Amino acid sequence: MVSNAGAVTNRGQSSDSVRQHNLSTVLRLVHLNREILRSRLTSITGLNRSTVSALISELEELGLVVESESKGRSGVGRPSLMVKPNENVVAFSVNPEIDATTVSVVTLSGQVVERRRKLMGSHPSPEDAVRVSAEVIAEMRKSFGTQVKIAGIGVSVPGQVRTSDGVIRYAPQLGWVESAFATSLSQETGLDVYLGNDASLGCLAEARFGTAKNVNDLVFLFAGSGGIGGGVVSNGFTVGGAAGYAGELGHMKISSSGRLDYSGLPGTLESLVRREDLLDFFKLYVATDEELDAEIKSSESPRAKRLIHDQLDSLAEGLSNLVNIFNPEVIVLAGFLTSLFEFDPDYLLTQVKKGSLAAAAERVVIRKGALGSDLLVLGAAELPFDALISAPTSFTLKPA
Amino acid sequence: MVSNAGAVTNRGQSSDSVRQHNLSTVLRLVHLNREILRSRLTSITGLNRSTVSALISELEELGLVVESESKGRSGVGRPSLMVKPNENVVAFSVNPEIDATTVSVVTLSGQVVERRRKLMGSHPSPEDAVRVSAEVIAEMRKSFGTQVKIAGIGVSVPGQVRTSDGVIRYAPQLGWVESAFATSLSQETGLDVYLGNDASLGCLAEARFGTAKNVNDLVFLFAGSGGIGGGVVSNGFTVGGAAGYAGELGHMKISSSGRLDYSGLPGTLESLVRREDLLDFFKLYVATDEELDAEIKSSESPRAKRLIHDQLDSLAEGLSNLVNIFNPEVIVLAGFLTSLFEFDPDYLLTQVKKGSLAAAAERVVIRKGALGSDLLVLGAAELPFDALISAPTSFTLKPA
DNA sequence: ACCTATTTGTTGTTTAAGACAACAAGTATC
DNA sequence: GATACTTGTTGTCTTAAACAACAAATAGGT
Repeated sequence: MVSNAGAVTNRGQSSDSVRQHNLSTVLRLVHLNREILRSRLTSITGLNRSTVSALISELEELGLVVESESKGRSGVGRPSLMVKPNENVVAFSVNPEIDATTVSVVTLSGQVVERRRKLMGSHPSPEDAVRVSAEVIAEMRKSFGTQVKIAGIGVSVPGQVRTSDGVIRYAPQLGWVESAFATSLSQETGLDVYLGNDASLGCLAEARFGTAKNVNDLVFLFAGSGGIGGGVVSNGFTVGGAAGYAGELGHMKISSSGRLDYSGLPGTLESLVRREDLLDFFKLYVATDEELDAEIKSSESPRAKRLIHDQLDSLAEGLSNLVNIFNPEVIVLAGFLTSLFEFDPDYLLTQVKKGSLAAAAERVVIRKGALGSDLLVLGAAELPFDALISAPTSFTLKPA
Repeated sequence: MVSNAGAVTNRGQSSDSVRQHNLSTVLRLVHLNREILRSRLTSITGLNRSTVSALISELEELGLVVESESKGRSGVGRPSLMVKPNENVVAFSVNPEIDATTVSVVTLSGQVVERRRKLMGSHPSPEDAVRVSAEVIAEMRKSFGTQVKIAGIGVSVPGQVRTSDGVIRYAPQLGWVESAFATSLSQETGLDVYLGNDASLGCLAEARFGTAKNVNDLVFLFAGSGGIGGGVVSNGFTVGGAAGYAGELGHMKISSSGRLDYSGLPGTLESLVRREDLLDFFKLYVATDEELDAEIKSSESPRAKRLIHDQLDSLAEGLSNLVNIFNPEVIVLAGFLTSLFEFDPDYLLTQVKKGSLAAAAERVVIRKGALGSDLLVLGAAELPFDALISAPTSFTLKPA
């Protein structure tokens, strides 16, 4: 079934846009694969050898990729050249949290080359976060060699981001409301700033580099101290919604319970699957995900098991709904949800299938995220990289 | 925020694919608008006048569009020519129901030129439906002039359709399981057959020709005697899922109620918003949507109002979830849901906003579908038309 | 009625870029 | 060391869109 609803592809294509498209396609493949043989590029793109050659030359002149001899035997015939992203092209990743802000440097080849976490007083204002981020970024830029070029800054926001203007509409845990974060940080740094919801970016990262590589239909569920967020990839595209607020999967009502979630909605997934409840039970007060995970894995008491299974039941109800709605190929869990999942993976899958239509659940698999602490760092960096990749010739990289 | 997850556009573009793309784009615009000025085509596509001219000539030679003088004053300057789809290009639409099968003829210009409903004994088998459809189609073809060309057959299925091979996985009301409907009907008729879920096709039709024209983020909810189905357009693309089973919005669990829906799942939207319950209350036994609508609109008794508001509450809970998940621009309701909606539109909207995040619900509007009884007929015909439109030069139209 | 400004359609030429073919370069196998 | 095979490179061909100049058709002003 063809699925274009007809509202998108109204533009025609000139020979110029063909070149742009092909440059983007090649650069995207190089970026996604971290390194790829020229011969693979020709077979994947379906373009002629000579065309791929010309495209790579142009990307090389733009300083975006480098070629090298491929090492290791590759079989009969002349060995193909290896194409990699230029390591000197980087993006900053900014991850504001409730008590700290982390700034990282990510290369176009997907390496997190630097990460600095600045502790901040509790409940920092957006202005504080902008100032601290800008300071760290300025310091880091000083340490860069002159050949380094910057694509921009990607920010993962634990809250709702209005896509059209990069305003943080509401970040409940931080208490930020209608903050023009992108504009401020851009003014302080002189760099382009792109914002995204944290869970959506996590989803993107897992879909591109993590456990859901090459998966076109994917549901991602992420739980931290601030509740449950989500992201969805359908047809290979992130589900963003009209204004960018889509993917609030944690606020899906699944029960008649009156328990409220962090946004005040009753009976939602977030109100029933709560890290806090587990921490309380295990009498852990400030705990990392690892500590909580250890407790869950080693818990033997029937009361503990009961609590964990209750949470698994609620999680399964939420996932069942998502299976019926999206018919995903893969469900990826991250944050402390992975601990719940790993406590009894078969149980969760069984319950999910029980609550959904047989057809939709038939081939679904549940996995834990593969990117760990790089999740949001890589995800946020993809925003400036996407802008670069979709317009390689007109995008202007900033000097260090 | 850029949203391509990177798994889609790996193909390069040759000059040949540019031509295909531009032919498709022009033909799609002509089809979607039913008629459009050449000057509009140049401005929408951004292509040069002469290029559009050449593209239209080619489409005209292929017998897909016709040009005519535009009547009525158009302003200063030489009047632009009107481009319309060729009326001789048609598709068949097949809509199996529990007690009848309807076969219609739809032109590429979106006119339903013929419709024949064949009553069948209750619970017809897929084979019965194929046979009856093929007979009607054969009769209709005899009546066609020789210049008529057929794009294919689109079938709206009240159940789950596996996209990959056109098999009806499960149609609960009809009791059909794993039926190779597309293959059979294709063998009987010699035409290409495309299947789609009924609600998804309704969504497509409303997004292209109905109340959600030019809307890129859309949730569609459709309720008939067989329960609640849904469809979603996100980013301008239909959300189809890995195998084609996405959009089962009626089976979303929203409450702890033990009431079961038609697929045996408890507490779902479909189990709580039921046409049957209203029919029972009003003591209507076999009623059309119009009769039910009249009863609902004229109901004055507190008990009736209470029942209707209970259903509105459940509907609102489902819609709130969908707003959080999809952040749609428009919600379209069809079937008897429109009667509920129109009973108290403000109440429904208020309840939906109450149950969802402020940001996501901010600008959402709820509308009733605009296509009435043409909904599924037009939707199903879009399947063969899509195939034609996406490959205008290589698609082979069949003679009458 | 005629002239001008404006928009659109048509035709011939130019240009960009991918395809193609021929050849050179480098590897594995016998 | 010869051969088969694959890949990179270079020059030519082909396709299709852009462009420019002109013709056609309208509205408005005189």
